[in-house]
Amino acid sequence: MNQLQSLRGMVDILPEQTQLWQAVELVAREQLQCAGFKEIRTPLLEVTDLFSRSIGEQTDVVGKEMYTFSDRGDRSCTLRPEGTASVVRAALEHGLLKQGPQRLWYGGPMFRYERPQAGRQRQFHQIGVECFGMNSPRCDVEVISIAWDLLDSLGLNDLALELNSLGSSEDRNRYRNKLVEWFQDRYEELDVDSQQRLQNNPLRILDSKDPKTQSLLREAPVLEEYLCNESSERFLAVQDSLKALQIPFKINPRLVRGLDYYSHTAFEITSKHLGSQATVCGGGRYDGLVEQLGGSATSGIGWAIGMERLMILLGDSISGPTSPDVYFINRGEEAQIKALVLARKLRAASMKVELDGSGASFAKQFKRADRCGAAWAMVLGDDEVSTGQVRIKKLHSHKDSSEKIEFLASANDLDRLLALLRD
RNA sequence: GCGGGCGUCGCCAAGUGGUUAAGGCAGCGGCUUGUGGCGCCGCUAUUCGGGGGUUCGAAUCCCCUCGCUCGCCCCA
Repeated sequence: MNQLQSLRGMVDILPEQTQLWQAVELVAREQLQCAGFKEIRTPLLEVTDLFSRSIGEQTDVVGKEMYTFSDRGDRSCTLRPEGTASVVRAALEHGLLKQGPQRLWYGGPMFRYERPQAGRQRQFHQIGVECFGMNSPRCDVEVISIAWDLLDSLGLNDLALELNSLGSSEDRNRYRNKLVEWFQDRYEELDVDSQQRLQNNPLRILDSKDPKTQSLLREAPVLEEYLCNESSERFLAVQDSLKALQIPFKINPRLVRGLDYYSHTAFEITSKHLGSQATVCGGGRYDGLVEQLGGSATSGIGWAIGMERLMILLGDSISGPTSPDVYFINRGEEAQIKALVLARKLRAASMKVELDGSGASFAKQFKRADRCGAAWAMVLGDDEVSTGQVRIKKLHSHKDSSEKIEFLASANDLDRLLALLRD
């Protein structure tokens, strides 16, 4: 292929699509604002260490999916594979966490070197939130409800909320030891991937899809039974609050999530219309992360929505590009300049005006006016220049009779013109 | 990273070894340089993702490569 093309897994978002993106972004921004969130923007590029230390050396993301390279100063840099680590870093770096609880949101591209497929790209977009210093299980539920309501208000039904508790890090350590011990006796029965995971990241065995491993898991120790009292009370409190908000959920004891920093509440919002990439939104609590990155112990919770997956679900439910209010037909030396001036005035009054720049025949320009779906055609030619008029004509009226409306286009009449066009 | 399917114009496609690669939509030009929508006419792929091979002859068969897609892994 001689033609230059985008890198694998890097996708252009074309004008036809950006309309939908903007609409979604607008709704998200409004809702997050209503919930007291403030936007934070962090660099796309960070020191590699940030991700390996927060996400975990043994995770797939860090192990094989990062875009990592050395810059000219020989620093190891990585294109962010997710948002949380950067937000924590920025919050620490600028002392945000010393100023009380923080509700932050972010959006933008993330990068993971994976094999692309439906709902998965190498550059993809997330919109996410991170809260700091909010401890109560009710905060978990508030945060979940914000994601749930956002998706709901975009018209998505048919979603499922899956919930689990990973307990405190002590709980998890105890459980991990038990699990490793239990599986070591049954090592030969495990699938190859899970044998590998037994070394690196034993909890990951829980969401193995291998049938044999799955049936083994039915008898294996269950994480829930290793939660200390405090942890399981917390888990129950989360469930109670969800019920109070009447948000339906399903407990999934095998929901582990691939990033090491999660603790206690972990959740995913999934759709069955997404093939094997079912998760539209994933998140959870990460109480140890801030400390792990050098801050003082601060609780954290957040989620991220995958924009591309959201777009798949939205499909073509929202209409395409909007057509202009006015298509401005103009022809002749002086007329074209007058049209330029008038178009600018109309735009200043928030009219969507498409100015024909071709100087082609009136018939031709009318044809374009019609095709672009404009509500009105406005005409300015030599005749209009001499009389100081413009003509407007309602398009798509299906009447053959001429509907030319004539009037003066002096500055004083601009309001009258606008009133007619807005009709 | 591993396995399956696919790749003909901007889009949807016919064609499965034999003279100039259908058709539809969109686009452009004309009939109509002061009036669009309808109609009619014309134009738009020296070439079938790219490269190599087999053959008198390849979009059609073989190999390699790139891309897309689906599944696995994992995640948003």
